[in-house]
Amino acid sequence: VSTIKQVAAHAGVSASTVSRVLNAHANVDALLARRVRESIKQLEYQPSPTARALRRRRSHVWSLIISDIRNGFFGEVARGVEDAAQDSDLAVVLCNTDDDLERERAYVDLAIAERVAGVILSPASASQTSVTRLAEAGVPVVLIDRAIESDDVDLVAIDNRRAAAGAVRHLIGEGFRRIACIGGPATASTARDRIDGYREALTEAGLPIDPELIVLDSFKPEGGMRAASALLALPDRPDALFICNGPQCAGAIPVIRSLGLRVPDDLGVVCFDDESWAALTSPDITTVAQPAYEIGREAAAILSRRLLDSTGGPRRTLLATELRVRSSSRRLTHAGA
Amino acid sequence: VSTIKQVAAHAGVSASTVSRVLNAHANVDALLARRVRESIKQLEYQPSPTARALRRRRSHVWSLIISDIRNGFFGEVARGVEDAAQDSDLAVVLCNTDDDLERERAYVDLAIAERVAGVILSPASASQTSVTRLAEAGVPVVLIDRAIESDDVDLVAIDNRRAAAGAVRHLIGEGFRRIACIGGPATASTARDRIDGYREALTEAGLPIDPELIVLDSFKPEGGMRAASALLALPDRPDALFICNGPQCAGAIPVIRSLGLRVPDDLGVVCFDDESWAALTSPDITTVAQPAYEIGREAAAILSRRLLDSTGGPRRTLLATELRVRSSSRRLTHAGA
DNA sequence: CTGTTAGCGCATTCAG
DNA sequence: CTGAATGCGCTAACAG
Repeated sequence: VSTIKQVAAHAGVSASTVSRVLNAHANVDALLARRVRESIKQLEYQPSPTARALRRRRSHVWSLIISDIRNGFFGEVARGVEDAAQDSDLAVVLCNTDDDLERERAYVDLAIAERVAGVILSPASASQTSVTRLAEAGVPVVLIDRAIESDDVDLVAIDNRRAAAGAVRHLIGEGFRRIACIGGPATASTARDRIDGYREALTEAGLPIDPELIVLDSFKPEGGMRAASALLALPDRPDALFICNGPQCAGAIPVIRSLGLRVPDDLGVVCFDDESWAALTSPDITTVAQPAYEIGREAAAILSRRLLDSTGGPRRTLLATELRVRSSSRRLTHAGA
Repeated sequence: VSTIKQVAAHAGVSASTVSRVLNAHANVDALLARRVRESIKQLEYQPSPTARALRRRRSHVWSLIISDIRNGFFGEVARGVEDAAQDSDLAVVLCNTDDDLERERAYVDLAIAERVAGVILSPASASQTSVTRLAEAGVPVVLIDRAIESDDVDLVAIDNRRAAAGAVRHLIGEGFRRIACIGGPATASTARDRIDGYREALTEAGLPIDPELIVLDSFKPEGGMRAASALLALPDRPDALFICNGPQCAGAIPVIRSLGLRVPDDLGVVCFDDESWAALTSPDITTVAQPAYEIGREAAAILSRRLLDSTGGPRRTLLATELRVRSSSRRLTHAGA
């Protein structure tokens, strides 16, 4: 709780000199530097991030703008971001939008007003985006998880279409034929891409695409519950469910149970996001595992690089996913397995 | 991205006047005030939080210092804190310590250097605490989840001893007799209190306390895995497990499964924290539900009040828990149930 | 290589 | 009731 002036006085130098040793600004006499460092230690001096931010016109925080930290996926992401931030002596401010465009906009405006060092954003909508506002204000942004229509911004995500197609192909390979899809809100790019992948796999296998079997709802447990209820009440019931995110899956499971359906015999299940509990249910659930922690960490790394060198075009970084096959989708006896 | 000066110029007044209308500083001519507000809107002016913080010697952020955001409990807490922060136009910076005292201390020092408006802290240790540093620096603190030895600080938590005793009493009531306890690190107050509750319930029922049946390990899945492995390999195996947190339980389940133990017939299970998946396993798991979101929200509310009025002694706020009885502990057929 | 000067954007004295 | 002056703590010119 001492200031740079006090340190300067204590060391018998000017504040500028202290500032110079603090910022490793070469050209400081070794002896003086040592004296300054000594004083810093004795006075337990810590530079004020606030004053620095005002002077440098750039604060030492990153904004992490996501829909909901309670979603296990974003918990992992947040941890990845924070671990990286800590290495760069940055703080992370957490912003939950619930995919509400108003809240997203408010947080973006705050980030601009605060002149944050960077924003890591999972945009609620691919079309109505606040990214341009950030660009205009000169605030570096990295998108995570979801893309937007304009592609002049860094992105760290996975290949959603491909991962979804792989999951559905797996279901087809296990003999499921009437595969339904529980999707997310049409505004999110991930929701669209995953459904595209679902369609692609069906088409590829010569299976019909029945619009009745595609139900969109929110990416939350309630959404999964509603969608599953609707799908499983169909006269011609699907024989498998491809669920587009983890929370939705958590909402769908009780519905499946309450109907007394046996998984995978009556109903195959595969879902996105390998949440920690997916292996704990019975039967355990086949999932598309995303490297959530790495997504956060990589987004942070890109942001750090942008701070040092803002040149270079936007980069799309797609990390690998993994289909974790478990009992909920395994219907064939695999010889030798 | 305009400054108070520009607004002042635009409205034809001085910066002081703009500042006054901004801070609702009575005694401003109604006409001028209107003109100023008009200019603010036109210029899309947003005051710089940084400059304000420097001048007011208090920033507009809260530090939320917890062990790991990936723990579902803290995800809920964080959401509660943030929702409350938003109502007060505050930002929340997220700090994960992994219960490492060094990291906790570093984050506390940062909070002090930043002159944050308040700290919400789940202390890694009850004895070696950084709370005194915060108090000395005049930064308001509210403890959540865990207490510390000195009791002159606000706390929002639950009655851990009582909740634990209730859970164990329930197991006893279901006919379990050799109940083991998987506990957390001895430094955490919650770990101690829950074990005390466990002991209390056993004693009360006239059951012996076998030290062999109490295993402490980290509050993470690995901890639960190790502890469960050790306990279930005992010659005289326990007939029930009381597990002291959610992640530990997630780690213990695979161990139970791999040993082929039937729950609850061979082994009863009750755990702390009603994580979202506890109802999705089979059998579903009896839990002690904590009002995590409310804990965060209430801590934030207390912090807000402290900012307005720092007088008044420390308050301990204990919120209610609920034992959610599910199949993992139900062994008796309950007539009429 | 070092000290002095100035100003980041704002809120608060103090005069008027 | 309003404006001018001052300084929060720091860094970046600028002289020396």
